[in-house]
Amino acid sequence: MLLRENRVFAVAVGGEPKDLSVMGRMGAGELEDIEGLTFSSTAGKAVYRHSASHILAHAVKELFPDAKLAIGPATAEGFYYDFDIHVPFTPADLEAIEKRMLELIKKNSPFIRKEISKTEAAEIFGRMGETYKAELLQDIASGETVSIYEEGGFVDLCRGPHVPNTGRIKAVKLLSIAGAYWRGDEKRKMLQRIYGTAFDSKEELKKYLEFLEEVKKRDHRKLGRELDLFSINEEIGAGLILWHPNGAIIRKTIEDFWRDEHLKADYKLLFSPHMARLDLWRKSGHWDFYRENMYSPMEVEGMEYEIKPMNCPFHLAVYKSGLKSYRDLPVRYAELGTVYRFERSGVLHGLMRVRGFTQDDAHIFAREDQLEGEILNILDFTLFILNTFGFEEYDVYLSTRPEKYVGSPENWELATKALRLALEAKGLKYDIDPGEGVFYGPKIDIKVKDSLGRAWQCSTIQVDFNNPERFDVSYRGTDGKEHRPIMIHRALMGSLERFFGILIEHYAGDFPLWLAPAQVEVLTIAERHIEFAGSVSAALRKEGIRVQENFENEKIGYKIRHSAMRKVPYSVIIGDKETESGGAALSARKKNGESIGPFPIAGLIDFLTEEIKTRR
RNA sequence: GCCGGGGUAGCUCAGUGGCAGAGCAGCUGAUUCGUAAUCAGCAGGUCGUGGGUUCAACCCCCAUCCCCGGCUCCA
Repeated sequence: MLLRENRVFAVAVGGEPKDLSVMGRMGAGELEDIEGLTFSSTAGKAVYRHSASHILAHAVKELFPDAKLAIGPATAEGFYYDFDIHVPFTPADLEAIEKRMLELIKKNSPFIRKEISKTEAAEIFGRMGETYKAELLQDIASGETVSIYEEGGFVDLCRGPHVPNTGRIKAVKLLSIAGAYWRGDEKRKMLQRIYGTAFDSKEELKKYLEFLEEVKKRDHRKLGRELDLFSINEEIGAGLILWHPNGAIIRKTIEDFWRDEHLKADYKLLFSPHMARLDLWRKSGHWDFYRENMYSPMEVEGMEYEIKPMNCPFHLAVYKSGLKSYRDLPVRYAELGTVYRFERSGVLHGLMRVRGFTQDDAHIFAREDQLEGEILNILDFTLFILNTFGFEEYDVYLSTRPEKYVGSPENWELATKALRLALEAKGLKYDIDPGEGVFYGPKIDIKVKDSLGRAWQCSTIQVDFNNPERFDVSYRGTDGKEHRPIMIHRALMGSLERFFGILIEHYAGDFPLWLAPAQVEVLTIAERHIEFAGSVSAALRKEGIRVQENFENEKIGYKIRHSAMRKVPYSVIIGDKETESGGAALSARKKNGESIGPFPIAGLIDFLTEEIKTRR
């Protein structure tokens, strides 16, 4: 039986995680339903890391007896524990705490579960001065008893389960210190949070730390500067992006691709202004529901105007500018619309979280009978676009009706069903996020998995029952009467800025040829080769290939290194051989050192244009 | 916004209550070289910004802006 393996440190009884020790108290019949928990399962990881967080708390209490305990759960990547402490922790404290943790692990103290009455627990934690635990106790409504865990003399209120003893934790690492509000509520006290992670072996921990290194190396802010892609300038303002030539050419390439594909998919392209009268935003409901993300209005000739946080009202206005018949539907409007949203200074982050960004927005007005088909179209289209950028794995979520909503329950049901059927027709696995829909309709969110396996939310498909009502949009049906179309909002990449940030990290700055700012660099061996090299780069440039020249007076090794570090996909070296043969035999070098060719110039052009065309 | 850590040359980063530094990048010159760094020289700074303490502040104090790690929220 699996349980005999020493990899098992807890069990699940009927899916419920329990301490390993429950085995001894079970009858033979009950053992059927039992499953060993190891580090390979999500539930197992949580038990393991939660145990590590207890050890963290234990170590902190020993070193800082004044610290009060708050909560210490496992997270997806590790664990944390929140403490109320007068003087914030320093990085040196972190090292000392980690050292103490290793000592506690070495002691191999058993985790002992006790069930006691709530009043008894209140008494214990009250005596210990653990006010946060006391508050937690009050909120545990169900049942008269609670469980506490003791390990090496350290007692904590805890549902459990835990690993059998502290020595079971094989590898642990404290990672960072951060402030965090008690219960995530900014009106309450700011606590000190220590983040850490734990693994079942030193090798796994090492691999994880390497992963963190890799994440750091790929940081789009770092690569953005190194590759001269974009910048953010204090003088211009926080959260506002300057696209440099290298970034701008990538954006232009993405935009061209996006527009071309939208036209092929029978969307109509729109452009709309960056501001509009405040009355428009009152009508759309944004001023009521979204004001905290909007900037203050500005006055123009006695009238108030507002910079746009969204594109939808403009698209509605275009729709309404003429009568629509059922024959016109579905109407698909798409725009790369730049919006501005207020974000608190503390949340801004490179390209990922900014104050001005361009949405790849579209609004589709459809008849009820077209809804499912349209959603299916959008899903297909979305996956095609995401695929082109090398994203092949997705996490899909279907969000259903929240507590506060507009529209009729019947409509919600209809739309949710259409979303679900479309997902199923595509054979996409999805999770339901109950009650997480927007107030105006249900939605599908797609998170892409990047090359490091990290999930990023990009695409969203939202049904909207609200705006068609508010703006009184309609179409003339076969019966000659006015009908209300259903509106779908959707974005594929979400925001160009954010998507660009994700792409930078996904590719680690090594953009595929079709996106690379400079696609080829022509390098000369010596001064006498400059003239011919110039003719080679001119020939490539004439074919629309982005060429860069390095005719500097440097050794070829230096130029190759420079080119590779700037992540230029190909370099062509021009020396005596090439010059003498008049370009009959050109070879190119990939940035990793692999060589292609030799080709005549035309052959090199064909090779490159083919790779560009296929967007590999 | 809040808690903590930061801001010194284009970049990465030393530094100290008493003359502002290094490497890389840049410029100039020499070298003319075949697949990831040739050599030498030069230049580069309101030490984030504003105020204060001091004979003297990059350093200490206050304020402010921005950045980083989180909290909350989201594209």
